[in-house]
Amino acid sequence: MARAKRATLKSIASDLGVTHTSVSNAYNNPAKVSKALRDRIIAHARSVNYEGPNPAARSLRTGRCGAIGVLFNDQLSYAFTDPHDIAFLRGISSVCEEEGANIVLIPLQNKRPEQRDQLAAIVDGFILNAPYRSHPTIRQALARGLPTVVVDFDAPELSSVLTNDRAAMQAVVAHLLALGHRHLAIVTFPREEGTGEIRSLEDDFSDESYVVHERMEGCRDAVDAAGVPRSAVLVCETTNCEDGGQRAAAWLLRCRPELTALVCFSDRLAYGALAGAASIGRQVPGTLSVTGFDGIDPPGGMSPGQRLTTVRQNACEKGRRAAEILLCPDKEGTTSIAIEAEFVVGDTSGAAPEAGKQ
Amino acid sequence: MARAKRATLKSIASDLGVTHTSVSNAYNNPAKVSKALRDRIIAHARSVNYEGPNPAARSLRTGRCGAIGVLFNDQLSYAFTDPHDIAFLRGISSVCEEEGANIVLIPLQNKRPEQRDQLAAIVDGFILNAPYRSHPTIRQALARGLPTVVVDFDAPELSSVLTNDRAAMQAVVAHLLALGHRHLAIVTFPREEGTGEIRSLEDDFSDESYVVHERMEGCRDAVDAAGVPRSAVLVCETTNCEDGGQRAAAWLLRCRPELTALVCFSDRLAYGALAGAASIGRQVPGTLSVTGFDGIDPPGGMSPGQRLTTVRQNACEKGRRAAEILLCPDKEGTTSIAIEAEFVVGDTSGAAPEAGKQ
DNA sequence: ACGGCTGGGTTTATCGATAAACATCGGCGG
DNA sequence: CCGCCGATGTTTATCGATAAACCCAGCCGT
Repeated sequence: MARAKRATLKSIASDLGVTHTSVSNAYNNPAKVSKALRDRIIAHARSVNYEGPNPAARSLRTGRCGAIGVLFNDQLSYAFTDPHDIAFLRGISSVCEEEGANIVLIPLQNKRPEQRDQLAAIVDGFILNAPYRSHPTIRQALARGLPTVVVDFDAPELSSVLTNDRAAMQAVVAHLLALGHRHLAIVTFPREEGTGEIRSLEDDFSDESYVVHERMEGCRDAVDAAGVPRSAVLVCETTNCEDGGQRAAAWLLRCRPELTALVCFSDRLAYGALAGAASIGRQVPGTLSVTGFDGIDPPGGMSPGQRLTTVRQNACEKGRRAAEILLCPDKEGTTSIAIEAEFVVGDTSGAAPEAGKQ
Repeated sequence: MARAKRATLKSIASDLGVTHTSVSNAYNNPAKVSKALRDRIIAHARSVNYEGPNPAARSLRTGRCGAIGVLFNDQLSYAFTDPHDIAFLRGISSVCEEEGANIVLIPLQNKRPEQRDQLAAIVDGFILNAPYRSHPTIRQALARGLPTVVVDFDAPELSSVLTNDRAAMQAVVAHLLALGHRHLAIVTFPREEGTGEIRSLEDDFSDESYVVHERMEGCRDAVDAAGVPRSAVLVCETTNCEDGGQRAAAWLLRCRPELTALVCFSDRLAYGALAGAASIGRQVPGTLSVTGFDGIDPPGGMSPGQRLTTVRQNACEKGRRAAEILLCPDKEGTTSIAIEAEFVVGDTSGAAPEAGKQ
């Protein structure tokens, strides 16, 4: 059964002896066509299995297509393992549902670089939850000149939804310093070309993602205020998942047993770090404090009674607001929204052990 | 800063005094244009912020757009709370990443019915994980006549990815019957127009979703084989989330205290049912057995030590295979794949209490 | 009796690309 | 020296719709 040539506005029109404009109007502009003709048209269209105008053609002509593109900088298949990203998508989807918009998930091009294919997405705008401007796909998206909302991304010229990462992180570190911790390590996300060596807060983070940069600034705010030297705070990067956190923690604690606190840049890392710490016999919060960032539910079967000390941010709300800015613009021009993240003390941070030891 | 009129193939061509076809070829058909000209074109295009041909126009002309549409029958914002659906999407996305395809998430039209707007998605094919054919959006998708893969859906004319729900469910119920249970209730998903009354396995489920129908058949297979009357197995419907399971369990166990086993059609329901049972003092598996379906991780902080008796199915694999059928077709015609779900005995099912009581 | 309005259609231009057929030209085998 | 080929461009048709301008009959008020 070779697929029959599909009906078009024109074919329907000529079947019925009317003009294609009338058929178009029957679908889009019912007021411009008599009820009788409209019924005749719709009935005939149904009978030849025509379910409305071709979306690509319509989109070309009107310049709108009813979809928004969402770009993560991570792999999509990663995003679908990360509760934060999932909640973000849930927020976006709730608005899109309301507005009847489709969501186009756009994987980054990570194929062989010579392939450099074009960003084919047909969308009316973008939500970028992507820390790096430099990626070719992101560049292409920005070059389209479509309405765009960035999330946790430094782009003053665009609408944005931002979190107070800096202040929140400052609160975390201040909390640990107040508990007497002096040997801290930050567990952060990998750079594009990370070497993996241990750095410290003295180093330069201005090339890293907006989020990392802001959080590092927050850490500095806290240590500077406490008079602790930046060099005393180590920085270690690892992939953002439970496994990465576990490996990083185990390794750090073995190399630098004097550490008493791990400041993780995500809850996933933190939950992993808890497992890593347990694996080499460090007790939390007795001999080690661990903090996270995000406020997600603990992974299944993990640390049931214990609540993580973390920064709670509402990823769903971030998604929702971003989608709202794109789909329900109150006004021309750009909009910027700040979402407050909240520092919450849990059961994984406590007084530094033997404060006088050093 | 009014948005400058965007560059097009034609404008670039006339800027450079060449024909628009050459510009098109520079992007799509490098072999057909001299290296010198191509470089000149790309350089100029860059300088006027042109990042490649307009996707809608290209899609209209070529008939392809590099995206696949995914339709759930539930709300999208629900799908992003369900580990099964998320894993399914992860599977799809891993293939799409590989193939460089975009994913269009299409919310069902649930606005005012008079709105009956058209399915605007611009896609090359569909993955339908949608139990009901009757929904207008699903109808429109099917009417497009594009390559389509259905998942857990009864459509013999299309490619499909199916699970052996029936046999798996049969195993679950046979297991419970073997443990001596004679008063069972099935906790299932809501019908489109459910009334909420308690039914039994005697009732008719042929109008319900494919998945529900198959699983009910599996249950019947087991009870019929054991000589247990179908009327002895209750059927109760509730929304598919932990809360729904909890409410349904609490209510069922209060109305029908003689029940000793709850057969839940999803793990989310089952985890909810465990909470519901606990809330009214039933011990699992001592005085009540609970089974699930899916094999997802337990929700955060829930029943840490206890493993659910359930049917493990690989939702990620389902998504992957569906996407592969769509994006990497080996041959013409339709393909059907079966994915085996596996019954696993956990700690939530045990011998019926006081087998001799009744 | 006549100009203006309105409901219901039609004509024509256009959205921005790709595809296929066609032109031009230098080189090269016979 | 001729005819053909490959490399490089150009012309023209087309994908399937929407928008804007236009046309026309009937009706209305004056």
